[in-house]
Amino acid sequence: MISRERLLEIAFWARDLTDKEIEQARSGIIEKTYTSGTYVCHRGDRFEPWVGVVDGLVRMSTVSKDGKDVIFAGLRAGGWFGEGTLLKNEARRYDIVVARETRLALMSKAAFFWLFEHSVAFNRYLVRQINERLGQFIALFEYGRTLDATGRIARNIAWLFNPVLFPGAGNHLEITQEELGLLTGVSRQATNQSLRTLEQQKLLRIERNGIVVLDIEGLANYGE
DNA sequence: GCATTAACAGCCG
DNA sequence: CGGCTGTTAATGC
Repeated sequence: MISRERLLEIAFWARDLTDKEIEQARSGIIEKTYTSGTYVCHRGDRFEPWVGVVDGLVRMSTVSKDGKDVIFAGLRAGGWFGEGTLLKNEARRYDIVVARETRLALMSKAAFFWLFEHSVAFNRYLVRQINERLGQFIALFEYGRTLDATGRIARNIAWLFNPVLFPGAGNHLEITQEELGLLTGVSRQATNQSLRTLEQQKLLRIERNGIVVLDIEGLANYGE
């Protein structure tokens, strides 16, 4: 259980809830820290809670036939995920791994469903989030085949700076170039070259262990 | 040609 | 030292 103040700090969606709803939400959440490389859950697990990223970086991934890591999505602080699995009462479809030391908020299934049944604001948030993701995945499908490596890197970065999915993110992201490469399906060396190209075009700045975004629209539309 | 893997040196905590 | 970064060389589609 976390305090009301803490909930409002780590969950942007909670700001639109009524007092009673906030009470239900906060009493159903615990926080937990995971060290780098730890699995939060494996593909096929019945992992119950709805998950929020308080701090750090999480990846949804699986292992392909030839043994390579394939990442489907990266989740940073401010993002909440797992509602699809909960609503469909399914097993997890992907491995959830933390890319570095990460603090997560875990909401019990009971609290999630209470909010789902009683809170208009919570449902509005869920629809908005699912809609945003759908739009992103359609864009990924539409342009994914024609974009070169640099374009795909740009798009993946833009995803991580989506204000609907990751509110309050600012313009800085702590992520290694290797992680970005895994996220995009590009080798570390090519990722490095693409980042330099994007830096030369003033779309971002490279820092050690991270990047600073200078032009989010430019990244989101890169290569179109 | 473009991207990949392998290898290595430099840098930083 | 160990992890991350920037480069180059050899190889593959």
